[in-house]
Amino acid sequence: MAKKKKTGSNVTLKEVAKALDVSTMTVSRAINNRSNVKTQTRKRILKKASELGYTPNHVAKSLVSSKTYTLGVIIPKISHAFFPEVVRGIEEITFQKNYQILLVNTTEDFDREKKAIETLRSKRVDGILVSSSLVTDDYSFYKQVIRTGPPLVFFDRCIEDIGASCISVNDTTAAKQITKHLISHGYSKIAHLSGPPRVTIGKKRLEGYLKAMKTAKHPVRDEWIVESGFHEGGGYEAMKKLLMLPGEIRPRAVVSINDPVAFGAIDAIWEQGLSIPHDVAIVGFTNDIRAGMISCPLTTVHQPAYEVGKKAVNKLINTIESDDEPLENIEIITSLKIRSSCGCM
Amino acid sequence: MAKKKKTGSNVTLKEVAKALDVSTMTVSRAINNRSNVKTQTRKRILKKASELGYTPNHVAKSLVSSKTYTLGVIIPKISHAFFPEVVRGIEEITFQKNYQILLVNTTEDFDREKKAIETLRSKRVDGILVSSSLVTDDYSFYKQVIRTGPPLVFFDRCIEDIGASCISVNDTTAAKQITKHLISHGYSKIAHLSGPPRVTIGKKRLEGYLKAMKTAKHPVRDEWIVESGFHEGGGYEAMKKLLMLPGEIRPRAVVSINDPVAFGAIDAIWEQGLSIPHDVAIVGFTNDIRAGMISCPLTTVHQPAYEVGKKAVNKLINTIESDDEPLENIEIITSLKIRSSCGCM
DNA sequence: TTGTACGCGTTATCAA
DNA sequence: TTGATAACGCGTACAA
Repeated sequence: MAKKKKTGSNVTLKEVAKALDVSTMTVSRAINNRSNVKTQTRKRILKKASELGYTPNHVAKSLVSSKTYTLGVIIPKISHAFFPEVVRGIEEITFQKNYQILLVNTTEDFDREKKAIETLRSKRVDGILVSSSLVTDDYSFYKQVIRTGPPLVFFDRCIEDIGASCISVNDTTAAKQITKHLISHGYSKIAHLSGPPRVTIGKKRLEGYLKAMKTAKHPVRDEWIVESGFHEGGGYEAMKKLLMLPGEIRPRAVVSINDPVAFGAIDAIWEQGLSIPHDVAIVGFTNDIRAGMISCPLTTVHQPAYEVGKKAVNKLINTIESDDEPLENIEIITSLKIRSSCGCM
Repeated sequence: MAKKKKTGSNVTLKEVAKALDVSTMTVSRAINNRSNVKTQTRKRILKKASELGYTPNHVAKSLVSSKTYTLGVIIPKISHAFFPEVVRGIEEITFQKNYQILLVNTTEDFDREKKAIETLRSKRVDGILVSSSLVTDDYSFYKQVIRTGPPLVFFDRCIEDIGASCISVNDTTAAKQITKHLISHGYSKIAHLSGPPRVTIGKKRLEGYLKAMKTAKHPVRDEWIVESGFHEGGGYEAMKKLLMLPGEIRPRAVVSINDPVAFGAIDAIWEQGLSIPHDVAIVGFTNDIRAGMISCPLTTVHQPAYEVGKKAVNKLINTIESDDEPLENIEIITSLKIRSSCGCM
């Protein structure tokens, strides 16, 4: 346990009151701009308060009002470029509306996520935004939280239809579109580096890929769907597996669950001395800051992360401040970013 | 003003106590694992508490203890890749030590920074980490905060010697080294895209550049030092100015204040149809995630952002939890990352 | 081992 | 227009 130490003891209403020989209530009223204070006294009070260096104690305020003006924000991996952009969007709105955010980075660890939610509840945040790291389909924890906890809104990695709103992008459609884009340029042996199968975005992007293949009547081999997780390392390993397939069934193009995975895969491809898109074409999903800068610029799906953040936090704040804010699954529309990694330019 | 709404009214100690017909103190003791509770009663209490869904109210706890286990973290620009890494480092430690962080993104706006500090004080955070956006040399605000507020530690963009610790990297030395690296490969007409002159890191990196030039006895022209700020746009504009210089005084190499500025500058160079490093060599500072990936990989200074975050928050927590933690300016050692943009490989 | 009284800093409420 | 009192949920200090 940590040692305790009093921080430079702060001035209270009572002290200001005593210094002026008025009641604390009068000081409170003056400082909070209530109407029922004589202009004269208000002036005296404000002057003295600033002299003494009074700062309102929000902890005490929150205890009385049950309102902390604080939101919890839970993200799986802050080093994935998508998330800082989401946070920027969230911040932009919370700044306007005078909320603050408690940020938690769970490093893709669901236990840490659970612990964080408990802590946020104890801190009595007014609401919680979550991009979940849950990879099983046991939703009991969140069902419980949603029933008994503060308002909660999912974003990006959602758990749908258990009583919370969800802000995501049109994953299925976008994955279908980008796969179709490859198909329309002549590819048929197309593989998919997929996320964890139980996670919404993993499921949806896989579904989009499959739909596009089906529509084109291109058969899909089981070996072409390789689980890669969400990060560079997983992409690298998964791609190596694909490259070990014998020539006749080796894919000529790859649809990656996201850009980091694509970057890992690209490393694996280059390591084998192969070239992109000549030997293998590849596309991503995110439009990571790096996507346009690599020597073979990556074709990808642009995910408007900043917008996702703004929409999610707006939804949350509306839910907090109004009784009848409806539950919604909002899909933000993405756009294709065609570059050269798909060999389509 | 926001409407008020009670969140799913939380269970209190008192309610648990009433349900069991014991005093709230006994419940408090049981839940906080104090020794002086009969094992029997403790069991009953814990059981009932979990049945009722009791969650400790940290707001009330904080009011009593004057301890929030919350730290404020103020950063200028979350979309600059350096900062998410710092935040990751901070998070890693706060997770271990059971603190939470209130994150504020000031978007390089000092007024927003000031407002944030006031809010954090009102929320009674136990301490504050700041990378400041202050670009003048009027330090009165921070002098006041350091005198009257909670413990404060600067990182990266520090204000030194006004009574707070500072965690940064060896900016001067690193800038000198990377400039020297260019010099040792035959460059003498070397320009500098500089940050705001009043900001520590701007000053120090400029100083390092100048030192290296002086040691090599290479004259430095005024036109070669162009203020660029910290971001892509500024780098682009500043580089255009350099490229407009007449042939004989146009620089052959550029030392950039950081990587984002270098990327902006690179765009400007390419736009003129020039090649890197053949026509102009360029080096950065940060080792941004993009640095190694662009088609002409960027030579730069690797700044261990994750370490900066860890060191800074450790310093802060030590200051909070102990009376005699000394003030320190800690410089974390960087390393040169030689790639091809300097034409030295 | 358990309980009572009080205070942390603030505001709502009612009285003056 | 101002003041006194109680309450928010918890823990310290003391008493039983």
